Amino acid sequence: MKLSNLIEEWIKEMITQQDGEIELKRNELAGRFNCVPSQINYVISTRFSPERGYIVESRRGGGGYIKITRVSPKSGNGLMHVINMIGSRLSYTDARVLVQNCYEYDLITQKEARIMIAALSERSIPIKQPEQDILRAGLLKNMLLTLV
Amino acid sequence: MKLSNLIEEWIKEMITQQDGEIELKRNELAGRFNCVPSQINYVISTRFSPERGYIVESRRGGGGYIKITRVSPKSGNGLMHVINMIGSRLSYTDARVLVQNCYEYDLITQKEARIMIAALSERSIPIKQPEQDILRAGLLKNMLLTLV
DNA sequence: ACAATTAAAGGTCAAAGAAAGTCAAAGTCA
DNA sequence: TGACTTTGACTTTCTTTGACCTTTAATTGT
Repeated sequence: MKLSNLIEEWIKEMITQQDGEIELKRNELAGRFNCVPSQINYVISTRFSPERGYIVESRRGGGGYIKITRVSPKSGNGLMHVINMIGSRLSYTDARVLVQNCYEYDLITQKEARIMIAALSERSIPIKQPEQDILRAGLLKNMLLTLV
Repeated sequence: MKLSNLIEEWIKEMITQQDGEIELKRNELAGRFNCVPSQINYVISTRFSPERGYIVESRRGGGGYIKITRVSPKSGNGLMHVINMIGSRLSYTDARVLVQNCYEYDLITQKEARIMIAALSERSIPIKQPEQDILRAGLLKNMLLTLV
């Protein structure tokens, strides 16, 4: 029922313990959580995407593996970099992750993050798709631009 | 009978007991009160609105939830007063004045003001009237609420 | 040695399941 | 009558599962 969350937390915990990266065996991990192997792919694609600050590499065949690395953004103008990676549409889930990462990397304060997340929430933008995601993308770009 | 009032009271009681927030399952709560699930949405939208000092977040799908956070015990802070002055519609001109005043009365920082004004601008909300002013009103309430 | 085969990974995708959201019609009550 | 409430059919989003696919290391036959 919240199995994906458990797997996500476990992986993040391991990444933290292991200095930013983990190499895992898909089948073994699936066995540990009693789920089908493809659930691991689901967790990885929804929780460890590049937008969330992770790089994933893998290899098939005998001795195959999945390696997940947490990557920190280039210092320089980080905010401009974030703005540039926002496309023409942005889901609330992705938006929240982007803002959260800006806070974690000290590009914005916690209160600023909270304001932006509130503005980007589905309750603040109660319109149909795809207009909602389009408006959200513009909203975040405009807000971040004021801080550059 | 007033079932909605019973549900409202129950939720508020739980929020008080649980230090200002509650995470609930819509279907389970509907079951507890023998009503249809959508009645929970009705109670939330009529009783736990931003004007009343609540932030509501939710997630659909397996493991979904509704989280309600009480942000002000009573209308305290000054910001809550501003939130309550905002009606159901808000022009960009009026919004800017309100935010500016919040800054001048030291309720928010200059950067926070700039972020909010960026979000409220017509460029950020490129939709027709009266939807634009309605969305803007909700947007500002939600943003200010995070600072109460 | 080396090419061919086999076995051991991981990948994809779509269907089924699990929650919550929306909206408007129908009911209630002052 | 008009505002508030109750219901339920339909929608959207997120998760779980499984059948089938692709890649690569290891093994085997000559």
